[in-house]
Amino acid sequence: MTSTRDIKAKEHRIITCLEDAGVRPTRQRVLVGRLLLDGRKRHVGAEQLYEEVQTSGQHMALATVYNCLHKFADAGLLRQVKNVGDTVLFDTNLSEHYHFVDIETGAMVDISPADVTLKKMPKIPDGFEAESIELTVRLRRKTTS
Amino acid sequence: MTSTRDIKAKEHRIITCLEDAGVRPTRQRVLVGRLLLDGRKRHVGAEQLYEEVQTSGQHMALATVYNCLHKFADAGLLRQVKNVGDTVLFDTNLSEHYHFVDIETGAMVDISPADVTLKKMPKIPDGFEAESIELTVRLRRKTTS
DNA sequence: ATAGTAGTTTAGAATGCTTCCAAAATTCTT
DNA sequence: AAGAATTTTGGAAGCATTCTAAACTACTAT
Repeated sequence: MTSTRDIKAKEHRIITCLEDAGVRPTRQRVLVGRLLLDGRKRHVGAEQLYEEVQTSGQHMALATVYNCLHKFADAGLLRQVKNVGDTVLFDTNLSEHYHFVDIETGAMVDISPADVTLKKMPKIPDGFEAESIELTVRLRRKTTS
Repeated sequence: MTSTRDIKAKEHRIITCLEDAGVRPTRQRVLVGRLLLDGRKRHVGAEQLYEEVQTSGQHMALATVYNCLHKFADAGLLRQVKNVGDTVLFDTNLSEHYHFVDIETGAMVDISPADVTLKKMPKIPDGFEAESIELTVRLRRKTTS
């Protein structure tokens, strides 16, 4: 049972979180915040989030879902995952980590940085700085022969 | 000066290469082979290859360019680069290596495996095997402040 | 409260890369 | 040279994402 008070409190937390990030807390963004900023670490695409919004009984244009996701990413509340599948995903796990990707299903599992050691790093070309380092291990289901 | 004989010889080499890979050497595929399998290491997209074909004075449907690229990749003559930009690229460098990517332009530069050491590797989940490991370092042009 | 203004949302159209299609053409085999 | 299988082709279709311009909402200053 979640009391009305709890919901209100949770909502307030989300609003504060958005404001702190410099994101105006509109009804739509608070809803997306409730769905994504609950501490659970996961990988979401626009279409999937759109469905979750509908399941929650609310409505929001698909374009708005895209807007929110990008806004959140720009504000540092989400991290856009590049290079996986042909659809854009957003990661609620903001800490440094890498990914396993099932090439069949596209399912992703985080790899803790503790489990990898990039001993030697390549020299960054002059005039550039590293914006991000992505390590992706693509997995194939073993054929049980 | 490239003599007619040289061209013929080169063509023969490509044809053999395709046949060895189990790819039927059609006119179009030989042309793509001449453009991509010349030893140069580079990253090509379908649209770009399509233009190179036109520049070479030949014609080929864009769909055929896509077909060739995928066929070559399946045959192990090219490697599809996942996770960079929103367009599919193919890499003529088949050996193990990683990539720098300029987030502005999308330009890619190879990172030699000698310049990186993955000291500790994450444990592959049960029932899976690693199909590929991609390491991508995204670069931002340094702001000269 | 109220009005003003800047920022958002919206639905649908538009875009752009890639794949699909069914017919015509080409390649290899016999 | 004919037959069977594979490829090529141009255009249509698909799909995720972005664009657009009008309606709306949130904040600010009055």
